[in-house]
Amino acid sequence: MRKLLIILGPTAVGKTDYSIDLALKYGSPIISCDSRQIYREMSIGTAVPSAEQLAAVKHYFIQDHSIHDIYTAGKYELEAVALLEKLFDEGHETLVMAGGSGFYIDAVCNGLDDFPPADQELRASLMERLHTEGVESLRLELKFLDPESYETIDIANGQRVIRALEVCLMTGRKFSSFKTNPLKKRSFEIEKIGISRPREELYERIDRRVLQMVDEGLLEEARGLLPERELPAMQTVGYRELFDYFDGKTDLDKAVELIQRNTRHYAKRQLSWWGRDKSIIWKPIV
RNA sequence: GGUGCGUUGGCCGAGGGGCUAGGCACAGGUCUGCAAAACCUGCUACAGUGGUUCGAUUCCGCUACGCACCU
Repeated sequence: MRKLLIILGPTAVGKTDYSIDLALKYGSPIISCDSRQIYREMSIGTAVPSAEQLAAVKHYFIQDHSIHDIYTAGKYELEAVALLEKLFDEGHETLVMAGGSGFYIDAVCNGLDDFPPADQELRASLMERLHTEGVESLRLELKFLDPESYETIDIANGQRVIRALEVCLMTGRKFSSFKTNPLKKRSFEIEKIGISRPREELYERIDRRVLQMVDEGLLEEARGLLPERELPAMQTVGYRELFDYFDGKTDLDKAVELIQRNTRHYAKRQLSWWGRDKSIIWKPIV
């Protein structure tokens, strides 16, 4: 009976400790599902597990990709599912996955439709147009190429418009025609456990953790990544605020406050993402 | 004690006799290959009290508080 146990929850709830205990109990490695801890160039700001924690349990998808290679939920689905199959085949009955990237988790659980991956050149040129011409122009083109998508996607969201448009342009097919809501069959059973805490407590932990990151040297880490600030992977809470500080746009106290606030916002969005997933079993943590 | 100025929602902040500024926070939400991203929605306040007026947060008086100056 192959079973995938997914430990999820907002940032800073305490997933790492919880999942390590669970992994040890089942003799499972931990398959991380975190869109930022996957990058080797960041560690303090992404709250990667400590050396001891990594030594205690084998972790996958922790700092094994580079910010220079664009990573996506689609790639994660491919890599993670392949890894899971392999580990199950090797004899694991229960595997533990843990992370906070809802989109990535869903990609593993339900699968994405077979859209073509983004073509970076096309993506870049569309981004350029978004900045010069504005969304309206792209919207109109989408309305012409794929009226269905125009009606259903979030037209105010430039990123969404670009994605739909790029698929149309790349394939000559409508973006909407790819959508079949796959719910791919996986060879294993899935159980999702959500770790929860009272909002107030969660926010306190977040604020405290940010201060701790600064003590641990977040500034130096961010300064070293300043040249890479334009990379998609560097659009990460904890770094962009510091980049502004290095630019002299804010003072340090303000930057730290913003990191705390933006992390709280992030946590709230995570909660909102999982709010509609009725299959999650929520467990309050103490 | 006197004179002048000010008092706007959790915070910042514009305005001004009838037409709910805006921003931030906060709350809720969207999400099919950038997702720690991007985007959407909600939040009707003008210190208190009399008066003028058809109608006052906006005008006038008084009270309270704050600031400045004078004695």
